[in-house]
Amino acid sequence: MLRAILKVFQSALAATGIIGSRVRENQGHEDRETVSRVSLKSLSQQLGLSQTTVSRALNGFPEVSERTRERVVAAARQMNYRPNNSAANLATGRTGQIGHVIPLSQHMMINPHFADFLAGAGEHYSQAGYDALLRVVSTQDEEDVYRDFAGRNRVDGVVVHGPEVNDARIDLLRSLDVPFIVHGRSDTVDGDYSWLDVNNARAFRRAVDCLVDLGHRRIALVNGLETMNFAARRRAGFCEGLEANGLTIDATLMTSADMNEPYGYDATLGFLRLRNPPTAIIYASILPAMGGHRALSEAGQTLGEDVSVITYDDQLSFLRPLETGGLPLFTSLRSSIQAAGRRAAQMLIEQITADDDTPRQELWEADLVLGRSTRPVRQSRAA
Amino acid sequence: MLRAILKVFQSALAATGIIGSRVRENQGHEDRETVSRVSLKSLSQQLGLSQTTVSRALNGFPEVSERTRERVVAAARQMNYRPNNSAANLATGRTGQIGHVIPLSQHMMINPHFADFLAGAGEHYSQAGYDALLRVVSTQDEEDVYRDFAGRNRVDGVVVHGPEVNDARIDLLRSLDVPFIVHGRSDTVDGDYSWLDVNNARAFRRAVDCLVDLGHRRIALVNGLETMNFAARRRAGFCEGLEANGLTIDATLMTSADMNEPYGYDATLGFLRLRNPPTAIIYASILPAMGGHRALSEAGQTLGEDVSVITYDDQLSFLRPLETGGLPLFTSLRSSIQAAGRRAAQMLIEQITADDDTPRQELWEADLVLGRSTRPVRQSRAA
DNA sequence: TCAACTATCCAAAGCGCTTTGAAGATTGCG
DNA sequence: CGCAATCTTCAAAGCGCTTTGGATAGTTGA
Repeated sequence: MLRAILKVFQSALAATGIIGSRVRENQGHEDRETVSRVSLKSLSQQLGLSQTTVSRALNGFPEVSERTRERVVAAARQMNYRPNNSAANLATGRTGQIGHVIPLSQHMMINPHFADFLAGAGEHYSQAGYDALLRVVSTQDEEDVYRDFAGRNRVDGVVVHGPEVNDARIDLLRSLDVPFIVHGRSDTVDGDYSWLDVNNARAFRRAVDCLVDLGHRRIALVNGLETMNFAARRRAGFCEGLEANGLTIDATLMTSADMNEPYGYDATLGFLRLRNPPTAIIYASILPAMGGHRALSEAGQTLGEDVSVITYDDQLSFLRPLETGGLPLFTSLRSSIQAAGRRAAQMLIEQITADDDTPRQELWEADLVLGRSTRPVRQSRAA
Repeated sequence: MLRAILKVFQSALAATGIIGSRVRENQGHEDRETVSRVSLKSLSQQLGLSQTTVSRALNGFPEVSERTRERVVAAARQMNYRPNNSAANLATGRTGQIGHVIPLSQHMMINPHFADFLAGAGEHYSQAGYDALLRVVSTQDEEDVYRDFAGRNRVDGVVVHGPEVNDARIDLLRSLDVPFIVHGRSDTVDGDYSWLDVNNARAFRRAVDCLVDLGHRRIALVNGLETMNFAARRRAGFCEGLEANGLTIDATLMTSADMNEPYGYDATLGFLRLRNPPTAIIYASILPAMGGHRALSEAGQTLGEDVSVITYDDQLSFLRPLETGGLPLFTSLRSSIQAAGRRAAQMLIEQITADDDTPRQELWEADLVLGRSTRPVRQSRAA
């Protein structure tokens, strides 16, 4: 009976997240059969040196004679010594890990964009001796994860993905005193934090200018979710471009949703059904642009001929290069998200190792690359 | 002078990877300003209890009275106590981390398939109190990473991605005594290890049967890289299907490469240019299938009408559902790679916690889903 | 009532590193 | 030659947990 109560109570405790639940078992210190790992102790005994000296020799400190260092390094290699990670972490207070929280929701970042960013970041991490630590949780739990990371000292820093227009994570991380960098920016937070972003407004402004130069007057936007900062900025740039060119903003020519292929397909079909359809469409990502391409060809319209298209292109590694007859399929605004990951990782680690709190910020411009999807507007349609 | 030599030597050492290089700096134990974290010690002092009792209360051991446990839990929550990760790891010998090595090469796994797998795995990890540890390295360094993981006790287990026909990683991991699971299988290694795989041969055999039933006689295969186990099995299933149906195997109707959109595009164009083009094409992934779709429509051919298509579909989250007029665009063999990630994570963690070495293995069957891309062959072409 | 349990709790010993503070060994210089 | 300065090396003290091996108090049963 008492056992039963205890059991219930334990699971209640477990649910709190503060504690785990387990019954006493043969755990820890158990003599699990294992490839005998060499410890610093055994290595130093083998060498007839103190642990201090061996540790210093291996970690490159100057107060060790060259002869000794050589001996130590040789022995370490020969015995295949590798310092235990947890022990080193405990002693130094650093973990060599950068946290990434992946929200598992309908507009989640587990998508090619995220994968590419991580590919770039990971490349720098491993060069710098770091690893990426990933935690997949539902969006509403994300802040708890940061508290967990900070409280348990599980990571040396974190990367914030997909900032919203008004993102609470930034203030939280600041208060937790965890080094972090934002991939993107948040508008409503003061600018005092590290970020790496693309000039989204400028890019979309340019796309509009480019299309207007070709004679287009009815230009549509297939945007990302506008709760996200990047999408809001893109829309702002788009609208600014329209206004600067004396065009009116037409809400029926703008859509906003999670960026994927079917969305681009549906949105494009919607535009084509309008009484007065657009002559040009701007897509916020190559994925909906591909959907748009599919919709256009099914509707018997030719890309570039009937409808001009410009897409923002993150240069996702598995889609590149998307071309027809040697020319890029899409006229696009390009900025490599993988390169962004690489650079963001570098900036963050620099900040961690320098141990100063000055924020690092970088704003990248996207490149406009001409492809086959843009042409002067057809006379018949340039109403 | 001596300093200079030392410097050179240090960087040489650093390059070995065994040791790091740094000059003595104010490192570790430094009084970096930090949100004062509560330790077990301070918590137990606050409570007037021993660390033992507090630790046990929080970890759900039975030898603590309920009253005490309640007090401890309340205090822990109120003081926002969280056990230091490194310390707990050091004491228990487990890390709560599962390693994933991401090879950074031309046929790398940093692609949507990997992202989706990780999404699924991550979901289970966080439920079970684990995190994913990612390391991005060039392919030839992958084995060293496993040695590193094992030697430094950095992870509790690893997931092996993208096994080749003959994959050396399996034997290595066995010898390192690191729990692991393979997503896929390797042919040449004895079967004594954990894996989760899809019955690729059967799936492709079925695709062929299905097309033959519709009257197709010239069926092409756009396969993945056939050094990979999954692609080799798919080809085997494909060929088996042809033979079982009395068709001859035609090497000009089979291509093999890294699976992406442009590859599918190019391969399909190649088939269309043949003197005697296929009437049906099987794609090994939705990505090349989309490329194929693009090629077909550019060539004025209609999917389903002129050429029948079946694709293997990993149900990548950002592409689903790909449909036209409410019906799936592609007839496909479906098996969710995200679900596979979830299940593989579960199997691995089970193995780790059970601490037994019996391998867990699971073979999944893909579902055949009819879409708009398959029709009886046109009489005119059914030579 | 007293031995034999059982339920609670604790002091102390690790876990395997890094770093401090100091001691021994060498070298330099007047 | 003697003493200070400089190199090398070391013992020991953490880092913050978990777990062992008792000790103490409370219960039970004959």
